[in-house]
Amino acid sequence: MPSATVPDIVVGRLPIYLRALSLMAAEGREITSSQELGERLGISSAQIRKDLSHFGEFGKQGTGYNVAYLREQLRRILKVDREWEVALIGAGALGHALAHYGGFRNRGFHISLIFDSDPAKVGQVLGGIEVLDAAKMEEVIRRRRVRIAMIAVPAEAAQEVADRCVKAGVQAILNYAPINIAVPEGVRVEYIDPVIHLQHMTYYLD
Amino acid sequence: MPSATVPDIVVGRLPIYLRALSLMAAEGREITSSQELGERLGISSAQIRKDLSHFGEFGKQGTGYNVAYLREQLRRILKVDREWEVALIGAGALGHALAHYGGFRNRGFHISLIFDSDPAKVGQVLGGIEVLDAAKMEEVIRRRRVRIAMIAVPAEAAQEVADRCVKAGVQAILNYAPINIAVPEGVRVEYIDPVIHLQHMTYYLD
DNA sequence: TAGATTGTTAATCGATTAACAATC
DNA sequence: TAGATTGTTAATCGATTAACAATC
Repeated sequence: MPSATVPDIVVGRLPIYLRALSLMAAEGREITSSQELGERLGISSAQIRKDLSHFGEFGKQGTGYNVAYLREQLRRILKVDREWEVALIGAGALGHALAHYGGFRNRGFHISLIFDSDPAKVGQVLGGIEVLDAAKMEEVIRRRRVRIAMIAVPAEAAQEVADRCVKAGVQAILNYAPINIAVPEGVRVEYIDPVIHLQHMTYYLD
Repeated sequence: MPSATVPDIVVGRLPIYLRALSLMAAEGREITSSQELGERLGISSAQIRKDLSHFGEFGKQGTGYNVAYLREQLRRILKVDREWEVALIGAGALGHALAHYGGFRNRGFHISLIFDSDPAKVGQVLGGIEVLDAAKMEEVIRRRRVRIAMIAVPAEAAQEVADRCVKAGVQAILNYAPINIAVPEGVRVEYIDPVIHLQHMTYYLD
């Protein structure tokens, strides 16, 4: 029974399922089950079935799920059955790594714009994309209708950069700067900060 | 009432609180409240008070929290009132960015070992640390008693690298490879995969 | 004092799990 | 058919919130 609003925590697990299914597909697996998937991911099979049931019926009793089919459905649900253009702000060491990372393309994303405010970086080519002057950020993002941005600038600059992205029409921000940013309603932000994860784990070390 | 076992989800929020408090301290703020902290982080004040109450009483009625004091307490609770040595496996573009990132040191971590299996990378110096041959990984990690590892190798190699880290005594792994890895009981793993976050957000884009 | 904010309890809300009929 | 596994319901479990006495 596909329902109106799916809990965000459920949506957040779909990309994990998708990643596992893509790996299984690459391994040549044709069929899987909620149990097998759950074992791989450390999630209960009941939870996987419940999560999927929010979106439809994708399996067959007695058999399980067709890997390729479920993968396609998840790609559709997550809207990564297309390629999203992403603007990368910040061409430092991290921006460099992101620009060269080959893992975006086949998972629905393509960094098509890179900006930096350092004149020494502007004009460089990273992963085939020329670094543009950050001064042109709003104009170019707007013109190209880019809706997703990754922020890889120092913490001090992150809020201002986010503000300008939003002004230019960005609706989803992946923020690598170690700081919380405020955005208007309707804009989503997710955070990546390795230290947060490390500190979470050291709690459990004696 | 400090209690025996604190829910993991609560522990996971402490680094977020700590990050905000450190920023406030840097801003020169001496006092804050659960309300102010909550507004900055998009979390309810009740949740912040409840979370902290698992560990003790850190505030004053009518006044709030002393920023420096609460910060110190959180650093102690999370065990980042010291410096943890971290082994970085993988000296590609991402490893390079991590090795040069200045944000680890003042938050409790220091990359003191870097490994790569590519002979062309071995011997390079990244962020002041020489890249060692991955063949020596187990021996060196064990000898140096390093308990935390960051994995920044291709997905195909991640499980093997994790196995070897664990064998060498590593108890906490931050995995940047886009794949789930299996580890024995007692070893913690956290994941960083930007695509997971991007896919989570595109669900909400039309 | 009056106003503000904590720490904690109880109520609410939501997520996970267990169980099983349906059925491939 | 017998065995396996789904999708779903109901029960359980756990997390969040509201409310307020305590008190600075």
